[in-house]
Amino acid sequence: MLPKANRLRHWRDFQTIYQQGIRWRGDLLMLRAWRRTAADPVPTRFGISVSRKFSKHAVTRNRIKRQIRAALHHLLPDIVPGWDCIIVVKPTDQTCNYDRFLQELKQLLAKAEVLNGHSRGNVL
RNA sequence: GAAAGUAGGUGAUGGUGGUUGCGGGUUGAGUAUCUCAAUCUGAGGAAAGUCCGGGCACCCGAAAGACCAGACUUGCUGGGUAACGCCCAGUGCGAGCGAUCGUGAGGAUAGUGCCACAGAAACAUACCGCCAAUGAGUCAUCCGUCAACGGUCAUUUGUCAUUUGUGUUUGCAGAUGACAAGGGAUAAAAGACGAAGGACAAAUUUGGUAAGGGUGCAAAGGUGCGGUAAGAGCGCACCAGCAGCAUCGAGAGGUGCUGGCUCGGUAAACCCCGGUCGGGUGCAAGGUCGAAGGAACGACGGUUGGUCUUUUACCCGUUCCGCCAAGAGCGAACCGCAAGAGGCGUUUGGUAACAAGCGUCCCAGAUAGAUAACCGCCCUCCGGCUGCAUGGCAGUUCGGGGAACAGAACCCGGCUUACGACUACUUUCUCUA
RNA sequence: GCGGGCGUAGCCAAGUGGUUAAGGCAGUGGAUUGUGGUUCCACCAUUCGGGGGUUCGAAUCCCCUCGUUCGCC
Repeated sequence: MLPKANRLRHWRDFQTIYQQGIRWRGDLLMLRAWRRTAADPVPTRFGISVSRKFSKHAVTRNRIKRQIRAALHHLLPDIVPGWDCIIVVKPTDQTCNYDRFLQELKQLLAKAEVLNGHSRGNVL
């Protein structure tokens, strides 16, 4: 689980990100990122959205969320502060493992230049 | 060994260790609406579906009682429970070879409705049929009267023949026989008439039947024997149903005897009866942060689904004192919020459900919603390979996996549904000894 | 959390206890035509989402369940 400072917690934040954020698409996930205008060193916050269409069972949805959270936690030291991100899980395949999520998250966050220490060219 | 059945607990994601990390409680510290450290703790038997019953909270003014409206898949009996549509024990009925299982199990004589098609008729009738009477008519029988032809019998008359007596013969008298005629009698006599009872019987009408036919899920208790004009519980035996009595049982009911002989199904159709409940909304209840009303006096009236009764409160009017710059939104910020019809152990009572006593324990509290990720060793399963030499067992620097159903959201008690592995007992069948 | 509706052929659907479950579109086959379209004819539900019950009889009534959809706070 992420620390509380790195979590998006309110419905308003989700609305603003959905309306104003930049979209990046991957195979399994979709990223919406929005850079907050104030340049204060607030840590980057993440929200995860798994639709009921993905699976009707709460168990599978929660498992996906946990694995994404674990991957994010692994990437957390390299994240640039000052962003708000939502990770939307596409309703594709329910049998996903940790490594694929980690790889996909790395690519998406690097594209959006949220990851530190990598430019776009380095990754691609 | 196979196939079934019942009961029981169980399921933290195999065990253990490490690194990174999350929610909560407590304690301590600090730069104090946050952070850090230590320590403890952190999903289920169904947390699910939301099908019932409650607790709790607020609103419709409140509380109590009676009756009514109303609601209820409430509906065998007895018990358990805070309560229940739940559980336990039993009764009846049904299913199964059996162990066992299922059971919405009041009333069809309170009333209404429905029972398609078929069938005469679907709830009180009679189509075909059977029987009795009626009966055009047919048949034979018996009785009485009459009686043709023919027969028989007796008799009368005549003729002829034979014979006897008398006698010369004829003749006369008698007997016998044959033939003819007459009337008479007779009957197993054609037939006619009359009367009687009998058999058959068309049509019609009247009555008795519900055995048989056919229809259908269902047709007036079933089967058999007797009985009857034909039939029928009309009688009898057994079975089924109803009622009464006796007896056993706390009761539902069981058993036995007797009796009259009998009443279609459907209430998961309306309904009737008994029983229970008594309004609504649901923790997004509701409260705090965060606004304010209080006191005195007063006649009539009004306020709960309806009526009535009792107590009380409020509404209303007047006076006095007091509050508010404006505004009533955002926020799961805080409380509600976790010690409970609690768990575990044990004793006693009870067939059991369960209850009581004693001891002991504190056991999740999130709110975009906490249990995860990676790694080491051990155990175990599957597959591959090797060996024994063959349904298996053993080994492995091999590969893959550690299950299924499934995630607390105010809390309990049930029900239902989904699902893994296991243990014990029981039944039936087969094989071996 | 509370409450309602709907599942019938590939699609839209009628049917509210009584034969063999209307109809339209689509599809298949045939006829008409030189060919195609139009038109006409025929076929197409092993039975009404699944299971159980009541009934002589169930798509229909009752119970459980699965799916789907809507509303309120």
